[in-house]
Amino acid sequence: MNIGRASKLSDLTVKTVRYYANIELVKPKQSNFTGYREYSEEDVLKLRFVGKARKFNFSIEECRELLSLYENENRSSKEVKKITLEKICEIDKKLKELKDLRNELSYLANNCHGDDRPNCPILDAFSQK
Amino acid sequence: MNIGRASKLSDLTVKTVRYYANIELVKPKQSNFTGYREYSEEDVLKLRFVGKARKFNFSIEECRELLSLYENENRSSKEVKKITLEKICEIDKKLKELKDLRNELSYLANNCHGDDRPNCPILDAFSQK
DNA sequence: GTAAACCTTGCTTAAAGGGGAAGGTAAAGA
DNA sequence: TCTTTACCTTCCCCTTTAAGCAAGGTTTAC
Repeated sequence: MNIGRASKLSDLTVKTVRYYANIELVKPKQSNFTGYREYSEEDVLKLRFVGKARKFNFSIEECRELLSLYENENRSSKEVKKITLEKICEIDKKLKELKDLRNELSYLANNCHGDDRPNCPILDAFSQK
Repeated sequence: MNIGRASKLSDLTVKTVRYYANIELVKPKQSNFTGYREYSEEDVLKLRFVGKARKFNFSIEECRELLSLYENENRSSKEVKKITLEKICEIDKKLKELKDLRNELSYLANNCHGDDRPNCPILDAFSQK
């Protein structure tokens, strides 16, 4: 399929998909007839996977590492599993931090009466320290 | 306190803290004697809060909005509460996506035997689609 | 009194794309 | 068949969010 379709299926912009091809993160075949990039189903899966990881601040290089879990057939599965577990730890850390942030906002919202009075616990909680 | 201490307390780099002052996101007083920035305890709280939000891809402008929840005393608490609840929704969405990503990796790791054979479900799951 | 540690502004660079120009290609309708 | 419309290409510059570094002022510490 062409880049436009791959872009839609992976929920990334065409620009982003092209960028990933240029930096050889997800590099499709390229017709040397028309010059069009030709994406496979597998390419789309990789794009989707990268898209998800990027949403959580995994850098492009980290995404490259995550993708290598799938791509490098010569790697022992032991090593693949090790790296995967490490990434899961990182994600768990992110999850905890995100929950904390949510709790912080949630606490403020729950203690705010929400009427029209200008004084509000959301403001107070902050200025009190 | 000076920027170095504020940086340590907020767990941001000096560069970042200075940048936030320049774009007027968290703007401390500045001595017109030495030119040094003078951070208050409240400034540090704001910095920490921004740091947390930035970790989850809230843009600088969104952080500015989040901070305004605290700062703008003229805003009705109704509006403050509304915006806060919206941000909580956004965070909940991020949480779900992050959990999905974790599950995806976790599934792969759990189904990987982890010995030294080069074939591994982590690889298979991907290439099979 | 000077060296180390900390501060300032200003300039450049990086990562991860977005915008848009100039031009080739492909599919669909008149 | 011709043309319009929708895609595709490369190339170049712009943006955001800082990090790095230089040149120089300040404060602390021995």
